[in-house]
Amino acid sequence: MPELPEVETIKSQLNRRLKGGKIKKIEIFLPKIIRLEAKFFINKTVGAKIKKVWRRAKMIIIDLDNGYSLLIHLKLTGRLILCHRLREDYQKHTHLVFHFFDKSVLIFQDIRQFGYFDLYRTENLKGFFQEKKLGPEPLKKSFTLKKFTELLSKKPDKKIKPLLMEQNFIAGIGNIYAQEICWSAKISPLRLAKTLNKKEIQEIYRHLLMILKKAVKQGGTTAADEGYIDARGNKGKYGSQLKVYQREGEKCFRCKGIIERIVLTGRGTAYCPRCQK
DNA sequence: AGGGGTACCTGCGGGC
DNA sequence: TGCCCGCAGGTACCCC
Repeated sequence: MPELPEVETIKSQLNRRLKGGKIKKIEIFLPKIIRLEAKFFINKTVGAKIKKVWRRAKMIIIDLDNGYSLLIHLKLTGRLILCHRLREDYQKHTHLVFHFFDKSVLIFQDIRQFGYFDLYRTENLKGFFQEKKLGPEPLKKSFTLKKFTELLSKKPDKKIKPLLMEQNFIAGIGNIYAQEICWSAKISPLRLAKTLNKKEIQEIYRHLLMILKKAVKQGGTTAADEGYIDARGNKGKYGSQLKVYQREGEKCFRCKGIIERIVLTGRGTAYCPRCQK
């Protein structure tokens, strides 16, 4: 599901509610979502206290007080849901449940089972992220227009929309927001990076920040046919602001042209050929 | 180097 | 009603 704004929303909720909490018990219903031996995983997590929850790219990291960190990726349909107390019927697709000593419960559900849990030494995480060559966090102050321009100049032959989605170009943007950013900046998703002039780069940069910030503020996006919910079970309110995502065949809100759908690097891409140049 | 295909899964809507 | 197809928020891997 989740791109940066959705993961950021979940992370904040988890941090608020779980910080200081001590893990009492873990139930594992689908072992394959844990990327290491279940025994070891349980051994290193049960009894540990949660220091803080943070985010890098689309990953949620839970630092424990024993030198280990949980790394969680929700992929397309993963959900982390907080409950005040144990519920007997976990519903379908519940693969993992954390129980805390204060009786609160954290449930992991995932329809498509692509999401995963991993465990790292906290001190090794930085190195791990460096190895992955993750791009910058777009909402950090250090992600300047100058930096964005430099990054673009290193990928001259890439199409802008798929490029925005590359986690080692910029971290956190996925298929919804990449389309929305292109529409807002009036840039065709097909444009090669090297063809963008200064003004156009500035527009992409500006809208990229605006859209991500606004989406974070609104708790992310739940589009019409999606199942995204945050850790409190709420839908994201940015869904109502979407301009092109899944609007194929409908009229462009800006120029009344017809929104088209193409496929770029295997991903559906909606855009307005009339006003996105 | 960029991009296509495939794989990992389940569920939903549309067409017949 | 039921079946088949394409599609879905992500990413890793192989191949040309």
